[in-house]
Amino acid sequence: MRREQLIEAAARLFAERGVAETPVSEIVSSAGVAQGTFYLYFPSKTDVVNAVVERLSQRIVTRVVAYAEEPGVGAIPKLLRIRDALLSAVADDRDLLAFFHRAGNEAYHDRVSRDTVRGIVPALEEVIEQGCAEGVFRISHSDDAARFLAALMDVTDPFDVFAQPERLEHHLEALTEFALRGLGCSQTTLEETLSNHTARK
Amino acid sequence: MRREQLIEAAARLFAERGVAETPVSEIVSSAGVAQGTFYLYFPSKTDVVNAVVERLSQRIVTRVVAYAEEPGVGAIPKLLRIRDALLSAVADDRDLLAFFHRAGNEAYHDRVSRDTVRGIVPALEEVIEQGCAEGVFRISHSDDAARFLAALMDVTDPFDVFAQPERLEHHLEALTEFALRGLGCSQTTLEETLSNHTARK
Amino acid sequence: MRREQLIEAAARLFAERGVAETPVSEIVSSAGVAQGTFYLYFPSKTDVVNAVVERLSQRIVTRVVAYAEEPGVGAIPKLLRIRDALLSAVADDRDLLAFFHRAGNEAYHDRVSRDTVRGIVPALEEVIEQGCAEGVFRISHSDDAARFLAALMDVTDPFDVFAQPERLEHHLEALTEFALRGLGCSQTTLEETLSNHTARK
Amino acid sequence: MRREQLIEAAARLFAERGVAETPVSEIVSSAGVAQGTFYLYFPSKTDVVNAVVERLSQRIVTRVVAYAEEPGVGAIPKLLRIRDALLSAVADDRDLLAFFHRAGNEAYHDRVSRDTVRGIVPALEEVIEQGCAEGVFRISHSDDAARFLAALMDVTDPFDVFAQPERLEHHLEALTEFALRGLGCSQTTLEETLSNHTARK
DNA sequence: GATGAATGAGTGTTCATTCAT
DNA sequence: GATGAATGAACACTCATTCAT
Repeated sequence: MRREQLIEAAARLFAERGVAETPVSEIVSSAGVAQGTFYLYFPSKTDVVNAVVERLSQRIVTRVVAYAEEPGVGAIPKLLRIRDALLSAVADDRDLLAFFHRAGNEAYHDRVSRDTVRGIVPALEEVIEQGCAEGVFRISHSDDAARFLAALMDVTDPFDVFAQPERLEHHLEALTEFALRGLGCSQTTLEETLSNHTARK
Repeated sequence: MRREQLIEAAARLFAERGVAETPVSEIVSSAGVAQGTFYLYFPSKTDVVNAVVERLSQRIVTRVVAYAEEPGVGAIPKLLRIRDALLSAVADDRDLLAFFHRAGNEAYHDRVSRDTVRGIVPALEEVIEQGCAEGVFRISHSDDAARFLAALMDVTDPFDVFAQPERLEHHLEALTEFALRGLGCSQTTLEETLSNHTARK
Repeated sequence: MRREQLIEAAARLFAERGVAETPVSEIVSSAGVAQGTFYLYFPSKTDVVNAVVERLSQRIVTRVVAYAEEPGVGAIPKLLRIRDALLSAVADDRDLLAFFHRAGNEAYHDRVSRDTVRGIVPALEEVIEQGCAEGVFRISHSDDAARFLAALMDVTDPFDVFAQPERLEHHLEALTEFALRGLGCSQTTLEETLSNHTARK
Repeated sequence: MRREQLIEAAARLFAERGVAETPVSEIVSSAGVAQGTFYLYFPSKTDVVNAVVERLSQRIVTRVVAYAEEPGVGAIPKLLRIRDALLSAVADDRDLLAFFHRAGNEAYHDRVSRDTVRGIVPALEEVIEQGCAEGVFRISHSDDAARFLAALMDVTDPFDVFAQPERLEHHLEALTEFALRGLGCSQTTLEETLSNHTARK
């Protein structure tokens, strides 16, 4: 519980001030515990940083995996949901965004990105294989393809798009088209998917 | 010239030890100048870091742009060259790789990545438009597509692949296929391209 | 207590070497504490300097005020005692003298002087008013007169006189005469005062 | 001439920024000469500081001495003129005032004050002796008295009074009365002087 | 005389970490 | 477990001074 308080406080301060600019002393005073108490729960400052970073990427990974494993859903709808899940994961929690964009935090931005990608790739791989089985995708190496999808949907990139909401729609459509084509979707399936998607909106 | 010495020394040390772990005192002693001399050429430590980072991404961007603007070359061969250029840019300079992978340098990894992407995207956009004109690509929004290509070829990602050379060939082929499909290449063109590529090797 | 140790050490070193010439590192090693401990008690070096300076002037002010408020003593004897108090305050503590005269410490010499004058003036004002009530002084504006007295007895000036003890007696008599005349003392009272004073010696 | 330029520039910068806060580099760039040139005219930074300080006090001393030596003027009018000269010396040159009041410059404030007092005392002594000869003053030790006058008119003190112009008049009158009484002026002479002074205004 | 690039010793301050209570 | 006073190594940066040209 103390541990949680400390992670919580650290996450907030890292978002506000940046990691290097947040001394342990600030974390403990913000968490309402003594300086020494910190070292009862974390061997070093680095370890809270890791804990915060892991918590962030796990939140995202968890959602994506849940969608990917949902039974009775086609591969293409799954991918669309995953895509939206990644976007909303960010939209949910604006502090996280602030954290990423804060100068000097690129280190952690990058680390979250990396961890997230690693967590997501296996889930994506399964969805692609499902799609191949369904006959909607035609692709030989699902492991590479999963990496490509992850790269395209990179959690950290959409941020820039979020800043220009008028481009978002446009970007999404192009992304979907590019990715499905890449996965070997037939033109028919592609058009169908896009029209459904547009209709849904 | 002194400036160059300092950047050179800084780049080397940053690659070896990491940025935060490299005191200015080490940079100057490594460059063989006095402490004060450093501040004759850089207002602060941050500024050498920037200089090093810029130098790295500019090296890469320069090559890519050169290929993209080469006259009398088809869009697809151009993209293949650009792809290879990005890979070789890294292969050239193994210290750079070390620099990126060193823990704590993710910040700069990310910054180089960002700068590089920004530099490359316009060049890619032109190549894609060229391909559309040639009739080999069928895509509506070349600006988004350029971003997608950049994401797929992200300079920083191949590194992991480099570490497993046996997977490199495989990865390259899958990447090429995925990307060209995404750009709307016909199956015929695609197969032709891949067989050429394999043959060339 | 640690705080006291540090002030004590600082005062000694400032007196010996001067303020600018005394690094924090010397203060702490002289006080037998670690470098960081210093910043537990003082936000910056400037703050110890202030603490030292305040301590010096407060010591002096305290004595003077005590004499000024002593009940049952006439205004003239009070002034004479205050005069002597100022002199002995200095005589007590020869380090202080060294501190003032050390080149580069004029800044603090001046500050002590200023603080002391500010602390003493209100006390002198009351004594002057008492003297007017007693009929020994004839003066309209006791506030200005208090300032004049303070200027005449300026704590920092007697030092030069101390250096020449043979002139001290002489200087004191002249000062007393000048000041009492300035306050509007009658010739009779003046002579009486001076003869008493001389007799007492 | 170069020397003058440097002193001039230093004086200006010391007034604006303070002595410790003005690096030699600023002085030379402000004077339009190279860094090395400075050391052609001054052995060290300390020496410009001294040059500036001396120039300031000499300006004041020169005026006072001129008045004190003017033939055919009575001792009392001379003192009144000197008093006014000290005040106007300050009023002339508001930068000087800024210099004195700038925090951290107390050191030099004090030094100017000391130098000035030393320069003025002999002149005052002569005027006092002249007054004794004229029969308007009755005082045994003109050397001590001269110091007292200098202390009362201390160049640096009037500043506070300048800040409150409504008190200036009042302060001047009280000062004059106190000083002349101290010098042993008869009540008649005193009243006459004060009424003249007031009339003159 | 003049230059200004180069020097490098010196210092205030921060902060992760320890440990006696 | 919890505390928080104490630690002390580490570091970026300044600036008076020198000297080859």
